[in-house]
Amino acid sequence: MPIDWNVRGGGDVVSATREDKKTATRARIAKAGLELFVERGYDATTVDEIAEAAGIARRTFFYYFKTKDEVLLAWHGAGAVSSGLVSAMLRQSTEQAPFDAGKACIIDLAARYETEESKAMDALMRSSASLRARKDATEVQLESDMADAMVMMWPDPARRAELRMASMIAVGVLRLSLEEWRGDDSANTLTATLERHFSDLERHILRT
Amino acid sequence: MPIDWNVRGGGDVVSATREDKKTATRARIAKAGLELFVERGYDATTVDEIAEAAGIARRTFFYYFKTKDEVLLAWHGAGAVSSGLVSAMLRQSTEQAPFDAGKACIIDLAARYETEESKAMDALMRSSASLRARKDATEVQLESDMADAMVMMWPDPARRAELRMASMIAVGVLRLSLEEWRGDDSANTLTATLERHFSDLERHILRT
DNA sequence: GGCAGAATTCGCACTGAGTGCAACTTGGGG
DNA sequence: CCCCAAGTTGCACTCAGTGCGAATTCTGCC
Repeated sequence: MPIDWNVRGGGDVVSATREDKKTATRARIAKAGLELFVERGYDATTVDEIAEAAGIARRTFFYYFKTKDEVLLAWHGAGAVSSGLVSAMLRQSTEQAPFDAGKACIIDLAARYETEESKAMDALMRSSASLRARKDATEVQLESDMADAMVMMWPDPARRAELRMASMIAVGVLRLSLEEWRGDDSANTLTATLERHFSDLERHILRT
Repeated sequence: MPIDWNVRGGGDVVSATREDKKTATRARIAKAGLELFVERGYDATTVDEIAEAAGIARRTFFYYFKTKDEVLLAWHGAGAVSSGLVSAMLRQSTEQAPFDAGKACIIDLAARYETEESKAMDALMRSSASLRARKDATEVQLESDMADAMVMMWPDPARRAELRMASMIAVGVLRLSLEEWRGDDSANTLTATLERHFSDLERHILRT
């Protein structure tokens, strides 16, 4: 999502109000949508209802969101996580193995998932088949974002495949850990679950 | 997809014609749909057109397929691959590490992907966002199918996490290899690409 | 052969997502 | 204050998918 700053000749931002208002409206729609989804389920909520709750016309909804499921995905999902991932990766040392850097980033990012909201969103995602597919796709996206971030750190073309593999495994462990953690009533933290799975991995598969 | 044999009291199958006809109709619809998809694209093909090409009423289409994208997925995708996976897994020795068994199964299965049809289907899948999401989801499904098959081989509950991890990595390598192979004009076989990626993995990540 | 009951097919009407278009409103710059 | 562009809206339309009930086509059985 390219940022389109409203920059003009002089050097100072002429008018941010317009952008601000748009952002606020988008947020209002998202909030209304999410509340309705949680309250009555994704499928049972119509775009008309979201629009009404947000105080806009049905047509305007589609001006802000291309599709209904984008409301869910836009929440603070892929976008925020991926950008957080890139900055976390850039903070890593190139001395270590790419996989270890990926592991560190994943653990760094875990906090973003460790919220009640995140659990609620996840439950929502599981309620509809098309939604579940979209969710899986965002995880695949995260994987390729991590690979891209790694390429910035280790630009050697000969290592591309290694980087893809490392990010695949790191994100895979995140996926497994999230699944287990979410289905687990106990008070285990996600970070602890991650650590355990990473060390399992190292013990049984990596055979270091 | 549970097989529903029409078995009655006596012991012999009374009537297979009904089932046969249904199967044939389903195949006819799928064929018509696939041809239209290839010819003019997924989004540009309507259910009405598929129904007409298959010589049935629109409503009947939905009696055979729950959704339009199911025509694509039903082709010979997840179902056949997953069942092939299970039998390939059962042929493995429990003496080896689960990951090695997974690797062997993946290589065993590679032939199923190594067809022109498979490439065409893949191109179709990439043509629409919702379709791509569905495709990613089938790969996630394959991963959990492999994990389930592994559980049959190594039932020890203490090893569950290891099995999940092993199947995640094995399927991940398949995913990477498919991607590279499909985007590659040269005559490299999928099997060769797989072998190379598995050995890369062992060299750089597994550190054996 | 003919009949009762089922499985299958179909038409129809409906809901809801998403789009194209044209008109209308609003807000900021000159 | 006027102009222009951005933002907003209503309307009409296409298409996927569903519920329901009627019509048609088997299948087993007498």
